[in-house]
Amino acid sequence: MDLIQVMKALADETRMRILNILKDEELCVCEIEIILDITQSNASRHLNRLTNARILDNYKVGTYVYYKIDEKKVKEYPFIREIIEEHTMKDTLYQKDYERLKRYKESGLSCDALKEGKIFKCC
Amino acid sequence: MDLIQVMKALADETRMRILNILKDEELCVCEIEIILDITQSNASRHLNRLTNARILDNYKVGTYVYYKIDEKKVKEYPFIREIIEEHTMKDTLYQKDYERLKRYKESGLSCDALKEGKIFKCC
DNA sequence: ATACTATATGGATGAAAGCGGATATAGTCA
DNA sequence: TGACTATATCCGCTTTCATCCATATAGTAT
Repeated sequence: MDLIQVMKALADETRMRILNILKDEELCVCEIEIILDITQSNASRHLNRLTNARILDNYKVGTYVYYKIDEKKVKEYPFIREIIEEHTMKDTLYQKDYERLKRYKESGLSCDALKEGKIFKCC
Repeated sequence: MDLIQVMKALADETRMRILNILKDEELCVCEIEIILDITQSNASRHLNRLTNARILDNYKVGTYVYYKIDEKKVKEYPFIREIIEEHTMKDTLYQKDYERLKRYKESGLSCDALKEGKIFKCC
């Protein structure tokens, strides 16, 4: 039984922030770091936990690792998506993260460009 | 925002066991102890946590405190009931707890009678 | 091969959580 | 009032977890 594990994985603010920006995008670790303004090791660890709970899935493109929501799990436990949506709707923290994500996406910049400080005051 | 708190409250096996046997009954603390075979302080603590998250509600009858699921919260977050049902359906631990609950209820015994060891090998 | 970089992981630390046993509190009943 | 009991809370212990810094790993590109 892994439902408790799934619940534990969801019961953390940083991980909910990650799921919030992954809810309709696939992002690599360095993008997640920058958008959420968290350290690299912290991002990696939380992503690992969500992956262990099979809430996230990932694939490699060169050295980049892209994370995405595992639709199989969401289909098995539909409440996962419901919970993510709840957060998005009601809390300004998650709304702000989402806006940053959208600004990043609209800028057309890649992860590489961000490293050079092309936009985003935060980096 | 209290959704993280709700999630944390749900992300524990003992608390899920409690919610499982409370899903269509109202029970006092000593009944919960006996049915789940956990210590009194442990039961009280977990019930307190679920109450703080507003997942449970309670009322006193004499010295007994009866706990019940807070329907207002469940209405606000429908996934709560969905999660409880998931457990019931799929895991034998929760099924066994539920059977013990039903045997207890069918016995017609009260909390007081149990104290005298009237049934339930466990006590 | 070497330098470089994205990601993962080890080590350390402090905070939170779960637990049992003991004690406090509050209500009941004689 | 005093004995009794259901529940809550305190203490101490152990485990888990979030986090940071530093380092390892693996893939890229020169």
